[in-house]
Amino acid sequence: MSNSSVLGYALLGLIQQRPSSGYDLRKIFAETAMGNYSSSPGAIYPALERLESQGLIYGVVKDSAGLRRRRLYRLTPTGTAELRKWLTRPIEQSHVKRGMAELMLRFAFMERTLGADSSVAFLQNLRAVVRAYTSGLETYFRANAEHMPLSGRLALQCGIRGFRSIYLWTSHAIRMYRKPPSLLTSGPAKTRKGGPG
Amino acid sequence: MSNSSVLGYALLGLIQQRPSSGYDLRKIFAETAMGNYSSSPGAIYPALERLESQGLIYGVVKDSAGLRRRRLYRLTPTGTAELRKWLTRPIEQSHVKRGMAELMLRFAFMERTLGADSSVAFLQNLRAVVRAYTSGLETYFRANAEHMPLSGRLALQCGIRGFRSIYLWTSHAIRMYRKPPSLLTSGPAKTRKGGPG
DNA sequence: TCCACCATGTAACTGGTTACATGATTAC
DNA sequence: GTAATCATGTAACCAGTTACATGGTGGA
Repeated sequence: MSNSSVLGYALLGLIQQRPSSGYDLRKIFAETAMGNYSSSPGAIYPALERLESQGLIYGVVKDSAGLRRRRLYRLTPTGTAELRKWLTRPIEQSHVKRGMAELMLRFAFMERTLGADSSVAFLQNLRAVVRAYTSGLETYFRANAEHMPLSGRLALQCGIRGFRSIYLWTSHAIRMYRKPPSLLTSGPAKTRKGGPG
Repeated sequence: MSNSSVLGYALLGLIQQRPSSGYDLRKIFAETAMGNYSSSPGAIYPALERLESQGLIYGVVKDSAGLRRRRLYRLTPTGTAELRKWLTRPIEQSHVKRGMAELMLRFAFMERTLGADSSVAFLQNLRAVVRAYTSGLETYFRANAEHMPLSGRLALQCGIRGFRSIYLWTSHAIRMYRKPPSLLTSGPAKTRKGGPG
């Protein structure tokens, strides 16, 4: 039952959005902004088999339209529950440190599954954890910068800036949930007022 | 000879900076800002064995000071060459998309191994690729935003902002190489002027 | 006929994770 | 003596990569 592979959850979330075949899912990874995930058949099909063997999804072969049979997957109740469990996991600093992509994935699926209020709560939680983590990095930077080579210092700064950017984004995202969004503005990285740390 | 594991290159780079034992390297991953890499013995020691069997490093057992013998690793000429080969690889969009951490690692090791001029060239190259990639994402966003749920839009925006932040950082870093740095300022994410896209 | 595309699979390999094992030294 | 820390390893497991296999359909 305890799943653990990020790809597995990505598949779970996508299948929940709409019943899909392996091919559909591969296309999503290959053609949309979710392209940071695998898309290779050697990853997708075994992952789907695992999910099915765990009882989280079930596939029905459709022989529709004379094409080769495609196996359409849907979530089982267990699968839905597992997805929710994943989405509601508490956010830890280690996730921010090494698994930001997974947190984003959770956020992307959250609205649909748990509703907008949960998304806002998640964002607020994330903002706090990111802020704490960033300020830890800044402390580390202040303590160690003078002993580091320029390149090391700059690389660390890049990381810090990245997290500050995420911090700002969480605020932006929360605002967007509060009032209906004006579409098509991704918003520049503004001067931060009262950012993390 | 063709290595490919990022951890392997991280080890190569660190060993080049100073001869190290597995334990030393684990400590670096566990205690410094390089903590995004593994640090578990089950990752480090086998990786070191692989590097040694490929002739990229060699280990000498030091029985110094009565402690348990520690195996100090150094780069072989082949290892140095391999490191340089990795550092001078051309930057591709796919690296920016899925392997930003590896690019940062390359940058962090570059100054020491290839000199500051190479670092600046790398940054300029990176800046161009990041800009192109970001502007692709922005185009995708403009084309698809209206068909995406708010959460999807926001997640994508987060990515775009992240890359804009990296873009700004490359400019900052180039400036830092041009004139001696004023230490201890990691610099806020400023309003961008003429950013990517 | 042959190619491109739809669609699913499989097998070998690689490398990281977790967890455990071992043993030496230092400090109390 | 015993706990903490230094230091290296090992084994089972798991998931992803690459590359190949298969086979149906529609169009040139």
